[in-house]
Amino acid sequence: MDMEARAHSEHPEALRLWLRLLTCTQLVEKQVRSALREQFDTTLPRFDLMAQLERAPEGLRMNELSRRLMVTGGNVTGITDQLVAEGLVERVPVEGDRRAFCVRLTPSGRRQFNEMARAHEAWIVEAFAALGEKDIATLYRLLGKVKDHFQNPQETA
Amino acid sequence: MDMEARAHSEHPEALRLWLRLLTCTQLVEKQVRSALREQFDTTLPRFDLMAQLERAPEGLRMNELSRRLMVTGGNVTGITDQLVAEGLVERVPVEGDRRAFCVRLTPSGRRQFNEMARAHEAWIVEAFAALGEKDIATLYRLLGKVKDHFQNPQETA
DNA sequence: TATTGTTATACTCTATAACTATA
DNA sequence: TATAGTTATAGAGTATAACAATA
Repeated sequence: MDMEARAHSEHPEALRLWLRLLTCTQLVEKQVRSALREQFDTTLPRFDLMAQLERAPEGLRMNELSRRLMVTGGNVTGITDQLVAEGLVERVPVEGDRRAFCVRLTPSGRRQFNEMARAHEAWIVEAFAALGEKDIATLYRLLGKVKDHFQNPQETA
Repeated sequence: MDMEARAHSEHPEALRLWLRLLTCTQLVEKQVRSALREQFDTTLPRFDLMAQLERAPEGLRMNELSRRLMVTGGNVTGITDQLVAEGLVERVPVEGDRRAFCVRLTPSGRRQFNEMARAHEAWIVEAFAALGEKDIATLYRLLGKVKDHFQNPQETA
């Protein structure tokens, strides 16, 4: 049993979809969080921040990280502080703007992230193992519509 | 931009799907949380607990609520305490087991929940407005495979 | 002994707002 | 004045573990 029992509307399709979406996300997310904790002694926000940096070898500024991670600036400062203290990322001054920093992975951070990413991918592949290639592509496409609508409500209404 | 930039694998389809699923869920969830806060001065876990009770008029025991909400018992106690203090739910002794309670909505709680549920449904319908009926049915079905696989991994592997 | 529910505690994550230093 | 980032604070949400009462 789970939260999907919640739907009870006269227009129930969208509501039931939302509850199922939430249930699936929570199931996967709980497993990823607990595995990150057990196997790597880290958290999902820390993993996400490092993942952003892994794709930006030259580093990212604090406000760019904030935007991409969809959290406010103060939080990025806190998580970055932790990772700096552990030698996994570093703050690099930005030429021409002495207010700003670029945050980037250290070699040690990159090494550690690659390990985590390998394990993470296996967990995700297993989580979606019930889906065929075509299912995955369909889901990806339909969720894209949802995402686009959020970002440009007028165009897809 | 968002977290989907994170994918970087040799088997990227499942990973990209997961990041998109997470992004969509977060977008909707953030909006629901902030609307619940602004319009009804409440939180998502409180809404979810009341939603469970709305579907179980005779009430639910604490451990059943804990299971359905996928959180540990101590949290259910805390949320229930708040709702009791506001007169929205009540603890009813269970015949034949003096350790247990049934928690159920009060008439006031039911009235207030129905108001919230109406608004909540409108937010969700809007969130998925980019999807047609067929899209919704497809998404629902495919997410069902994911959910079932989590609950019975051997059958769908 | 096992189970139901509570209490106590601690920690992560988050948003907000005031602050500094540069621009 | 505006922007980049930090600090301080408060609160939500969670898990864990010890506990009391009952089974």
